[in-house]
Amino acid sequence: MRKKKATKTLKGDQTKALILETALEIFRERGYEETTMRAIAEKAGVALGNTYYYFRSKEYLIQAFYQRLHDEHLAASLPALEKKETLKARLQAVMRLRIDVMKPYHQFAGVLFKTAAHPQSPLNPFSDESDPVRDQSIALFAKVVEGTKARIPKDLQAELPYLLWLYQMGVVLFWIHDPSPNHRRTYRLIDHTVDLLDKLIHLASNPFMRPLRKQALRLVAEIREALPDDEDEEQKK
Amino acid sequence: MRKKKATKTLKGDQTKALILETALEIFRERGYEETTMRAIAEKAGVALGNTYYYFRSKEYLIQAFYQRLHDEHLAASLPALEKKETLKARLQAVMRLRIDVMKPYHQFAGVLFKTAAHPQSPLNPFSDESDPVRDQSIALFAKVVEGTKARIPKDLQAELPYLLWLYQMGVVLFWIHDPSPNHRRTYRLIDHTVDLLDKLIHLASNPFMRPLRKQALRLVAEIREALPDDEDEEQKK
DNA sequence: GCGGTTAGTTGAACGTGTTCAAATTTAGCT
DNA sequence: AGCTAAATTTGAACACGTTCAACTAACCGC
Repeated sequence: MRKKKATKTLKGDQTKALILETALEIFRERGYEETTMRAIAEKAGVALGNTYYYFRSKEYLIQAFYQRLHDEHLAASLPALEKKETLKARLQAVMRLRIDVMKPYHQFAGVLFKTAAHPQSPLNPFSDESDPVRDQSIALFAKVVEGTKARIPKDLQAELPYLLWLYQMGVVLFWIHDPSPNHRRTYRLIDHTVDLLDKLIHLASNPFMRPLRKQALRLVAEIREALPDDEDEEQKK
Repeated sequence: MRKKKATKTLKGDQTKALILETALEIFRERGYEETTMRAIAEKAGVALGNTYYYFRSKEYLIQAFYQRLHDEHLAASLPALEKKETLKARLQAVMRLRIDVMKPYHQFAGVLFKTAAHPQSPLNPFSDESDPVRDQSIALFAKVVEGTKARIPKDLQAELPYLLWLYQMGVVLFWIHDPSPNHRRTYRLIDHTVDLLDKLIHLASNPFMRPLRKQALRLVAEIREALPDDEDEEQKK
């Protein structure tokens, strides 16, 4: 049913997609800073102002790109996860796929983190505007953890997806700075850190580690709770 | 005669300082994005172009600010360290002082991290341009570690300053997002994490943790080595 | 069809960071 | 003092992200 059904906002969706595709294309070729909004508009065959009708700013194009990245990552990860059983193998596969998916955008990806840590930026992964993609991303790591038979304490299991998501951000940050051919170093980093993480998780699951684990998890919960919504004070009226 | 004897670049230094002071002043009042280079130039009583003679770009003003922050932090930390003996107390004091020093710049500090993770940015803490202040900052944490009587294995002791510096970046990142009055939450976070870190360090120092510790430290060394100079591939023929 | 409302589109104009050739000041030398 | 080169200073010009009032196209109830 791909027919030309008179659905609403069809035209707009088309234009929006066109602009996004064009933008990503030029981003890939020339990087983010070197890509001007005028160039995007011209190549897409629309007026400059029109790009701002669909994307509030240049940064919002990255937000859209980020969502796209996740979709591809998820699509690649699901089949891979069906073939793996252990936590270690599953985590390794998902992390490697993340880099695979991002590969074409290596030089452009620098800006991902550029504003990622900026509180006011929509790119800030803790911001409300990032809610959907962040939650989806964490959900993927929940799948990684769920599918294993590893005996992990409930309290740790609950926070693990979030922690692994943070871990992923760290790996991506490393990858952005990694100039080694074919990103060999990043893949090696993944292998080594996954191995270590696997051991740490099992160590933390050991009964005699319980007090320390509890303390650490309480801390994580505290941080999580403090971060997401910076707009508490705006509750007026 | 005047005392303009050893006037090597006196005039220039004066102007540079004037511009920096003026910039920081407006940054504090209005934040980074809202401060225009024209406003800085005007308030400092110099021409717009002149600011670019002393600071290659607006971002470089932040670099200078960053150095200033460290100087103040160091000056505040040294006396405090003389009064503390244990690793835990020393680390806590230094971390709390960091926040104290940064306090006046809370809303402005967001941009610190904005480009901090951008590989091409001079603000990137791993970039060559950040070398001096980064090394000084790590050196401060070396002082924190050295002054204790805690029995820490050599291998860990060698990497600990760097790890604590990373930890500090994490805390500052949290602080930037922390809207709680008087940054209560950040101080609480420091207390809790310092407590936990202290326990972890002692745990990691336990002989039966040696293999895991070795593995983790090898990893840290690998990361450190990969990050600083992105120009390795030019060594190649 | 027709009028009116919404969705989509346009390009000129504005403010900003940055560049640069030229003007001016300073320092060193004879 | 006079001259030259370097250091400093200037402001106009440029490119870019963003805004906005006006325009056009699509749609809906009659």
